Amino acid sequence: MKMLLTVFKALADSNRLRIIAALTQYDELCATQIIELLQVKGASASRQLGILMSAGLVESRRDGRWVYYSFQAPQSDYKSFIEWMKAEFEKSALVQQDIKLLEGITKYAPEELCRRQRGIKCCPV
Amino acid sequence: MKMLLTVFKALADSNRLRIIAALTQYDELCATQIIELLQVKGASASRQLGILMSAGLVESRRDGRWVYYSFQAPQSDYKSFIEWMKAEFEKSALVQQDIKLLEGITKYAPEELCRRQRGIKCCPV
DNA sequence: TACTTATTTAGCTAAATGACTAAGTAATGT
DNA sequence: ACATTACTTAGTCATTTAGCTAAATAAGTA
Repeated sequence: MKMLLTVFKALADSNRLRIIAALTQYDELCATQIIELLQVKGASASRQLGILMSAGLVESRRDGRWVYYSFQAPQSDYKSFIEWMKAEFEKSALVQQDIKLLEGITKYAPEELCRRQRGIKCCPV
Repeated sequence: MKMLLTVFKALADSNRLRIIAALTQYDELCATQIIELLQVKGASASRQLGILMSAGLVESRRDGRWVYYSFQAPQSDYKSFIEWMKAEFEKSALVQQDIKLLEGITKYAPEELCRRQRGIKCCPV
């Protein structure tokens, strides 16, 4: 039940739940896209992603400097819980709203999102 | 998703998770039995039970001064989540240990448990 | 090699949380 | 009517948590 508690604690935060919901809709998202969705600073998103990784709900892969996150079931017998949760996300207006935001976000190059996040306006001329 | 978050927050505490696990094993338990199981003061147990009730996971009925708590699914479409969680409780050594404790606790009259909790030794002669 | 960039970690602050004690409420017993 | 009892709520304290900024780390670029 230790893992159960860890998983519930990981999901007991609105930003982490949004991350999980988003990651169930895409094969993977990079850190910058998640930062853009949540509208928090990079360090905060990194912290939350770390918690989700510790809980086994998220895994990451590195491609150079870029980190891509994807959803995973922490254990094979969590699959029915995961299916149920996905069904709940389908029904949620807030999650659908986030999905619309992500549709826009994923249209931009991650480099562009990073520049916006660092407060650099437009492409340098 | 607001309810989802509320339910996860309610379950994201070891004592509340133990309460839920216990209540899936009995039709109902009274406050005193839950206090005895958790080994916390009555006010703390009451607080935690209040959180679980707000999340819709627990309901209560009064019989005079005695309050009995029982488990419920917060919503009909939470049933598969509930079934999965019960299956996880079955597998958990900590939950099985709590069930053994409860077997002992439920052998006592609730009045007796209350006296013990108030620090009164044995039956008054 | 030095600089830039994407991400992570450390430390701080404010807010939230869980346990306690004390006080309060409502039901029961005398 | 008063005292007792089973619980609930308020307030306090210690701990935990979530966001921030600043610093650190590692990868890529010039």
